[in-house]
Parts: sequence; structure tokens; C-alpha cells
Amino acid sequence: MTRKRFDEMGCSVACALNEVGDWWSLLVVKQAMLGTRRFVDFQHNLGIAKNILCNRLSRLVDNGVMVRVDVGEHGKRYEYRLTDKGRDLFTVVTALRQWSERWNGEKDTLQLVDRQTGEPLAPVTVQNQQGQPLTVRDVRFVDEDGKPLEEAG
Amino acid sequence: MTRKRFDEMGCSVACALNEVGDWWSLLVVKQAMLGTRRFVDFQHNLGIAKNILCNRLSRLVDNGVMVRVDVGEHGKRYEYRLTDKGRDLFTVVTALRQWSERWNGEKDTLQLVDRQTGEPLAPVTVQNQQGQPLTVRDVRFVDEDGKPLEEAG
DNA sequence: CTTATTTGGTTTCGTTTTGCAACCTTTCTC
DNA sequence: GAGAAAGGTTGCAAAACGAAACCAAATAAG
Repeated sequence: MTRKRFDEMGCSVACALNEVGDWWSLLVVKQAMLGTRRFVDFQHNLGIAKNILCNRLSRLVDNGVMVRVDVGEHGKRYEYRLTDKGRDLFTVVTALRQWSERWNGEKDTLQLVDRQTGEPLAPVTVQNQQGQPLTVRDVRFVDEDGKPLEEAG
Repeated sequence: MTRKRFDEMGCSVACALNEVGDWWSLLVVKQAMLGTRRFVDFQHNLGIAKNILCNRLSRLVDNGVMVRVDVGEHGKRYEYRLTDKGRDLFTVVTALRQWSERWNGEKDTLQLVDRQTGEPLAPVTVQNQQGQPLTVRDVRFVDEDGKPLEEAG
């Protein structure tokens, strides 16, 4: 009676959620993107219980989203850093952030700006090859053979 | 000792996760984007327990992500449909899908294409106002006053 | 050098959530 | 009118979560 596994549902989204789909993981990743690296800092900034944080960091490391780096002079001091795979979640985290701000209003005390220009970011959108934004209604789901999905339900 | 609330952490990402951050919600939304509308179809397509599905659909409706539409001739037959807020999660779901495919390989039996051209979608990216893609290293986090974040951790 | 504090955990325990199966009522289908 | 389907609800056991206590090693303070 373990939690339902999402990694064998034949769905990429489910597969992603199997790795970072719990309540805390994406928040840990987001916090890491803000620069947090140490166990205690994650703990204090997120207000997460130590055992849960421990478990989440382990899972993130196991899944290649973060790495545990030894930084103590005599071992036993660590930093948790994002891998390339983890940094690549920036799109997901930013899309979530913007979605929340669009529909629930500004709840955040900080804002993201382009480091070069200082300007706020553009809204994250799904685009076609020409860079035109697409909604869910502008796309079609096709199977391996290119046939459109007959969605009975 | 209830689950930690994410909606009062002063973080938009946490606020978003408070609504759709559990294991199932985004999968339900994704399934709805594929065209699924009926309770039983969600149940069969996702392999989710009925009580959990019930709970998730209620929460999604409460949060304005989906609506329950009466479609029976004499009541008691319903469809669950995405609202504008729900459809707006397309970016998040697509970013997650692409992330998973990039790092875990193709696990999906279906693919998204532009309805007009039939071409696959471009990778979802964070962009600045000029449409140039930005990584997490190209952005800065500033507070309300525009001061850069001193991230002690 | 010795002591105190910090770090990064693990353990314990009670509560909540999850998954499964059984059951129930109303509504279609035949 | 009988039977099946839709859309739940309930009860139970297993697992996950949250808070606090506890602990050993490493660092900082004096």
C-alpha cells in the first residue's frame, strides 16, 4: 500500500512528478535557486522539519537534481547544490511563480529581473518553432505514428 | 499537526504549490488537457483511487482550476472542465513534460504538435522582454525596493 | 586546550494522508 | 422493470508527515 508510482504510467509529466511532485521538493529547488546551500539554511528559510528536509534532499540527490558537496575541512560539513538537471527546473519554477501571481496576486516579497538590463522577465509561454505563443487549444496530441489522439476520456 | 500551509510563506511558488503541489493534482489537470472530462474517465486513465480523485477534483474546483458542469438530463451527471486559470497551467505542465523528456528520456506515448503546422513545440524557456532565453544565472532576485537579495542562505 | 555551539542528521510518537475494497443511491440503457 | 453505469461515501490498514527530543562530529570561543 505504498504511494502510487508515477514513473511507469507511460507519461512524461507523471515521470517528472514522480521526482519532484511532492509538496516540498520544488520549494527546496526554488530555495536553492535563491542561493541557499546549507542544510540549516534550507531548514530555516523554508520552515521544514529536519527529517522531512533530510528525506527530500536525499531524494533530490538520488534523482540527480542536486549534489551533496563536502565542504568541511575535516569532512562532515556539506553543501547541497543544484545540478544542471536541477537548474533546468528554472522554467518550471518560474512558470509556477508567474501562474500564481497572475491568478492569486502578488504574494512574493521578491521579484526576478534580467541581470543585464534590470527589467522584469517576460511571461513564460509555450511557443511554436517560430516563437509564437501557443495555448493548449493551439496544440494537438498525436501518438507515435502521428495519428491524432482519439480521447474517449 | 496538519500539513504545513504554503500559502502564507510570502512566496508565490509556495502559494502555487499549495493549490496544485500534491502528487495527483497536476496529473488531473494534464489529463483534462488531453480532453478527459468525466469522473470515470479520469479514474481509468490515471489509475487513481475514487476517494482521492473525488478529493482532488473538489480541491481543484474550490481553487478555481476546474468547474463541475451539470450535463445529465435529470441532474447527477457531471463533467469536470478546466477554467481559464486551469488552462493557464499549460505552461507549467509542458515545462514539466519537456524537463522529464530531456533528463529521463522519452517516456510518453504521445507528443504535442502545433495544430496549425503539425510541427513539434519549441522548448519552453524563461525569456527577457526581448525574447532572449535566460537561465537561472542570468537573473537576479530583488526585493520590493529593488535591492538585490543578500542571500545568507 | 577545553568548553560551548553549530551542523547534519536519526529516533520516537502521534496525526494525517493514501490506497483499496465494499457499499450506496441515482440515472441511464435495454 | 431489470441491470448496469456514474458518482460518490465509508472503513480499514499502511505509509507519510510534523514536532520535538536526542546524538555525534566539527567548528568557534575563550
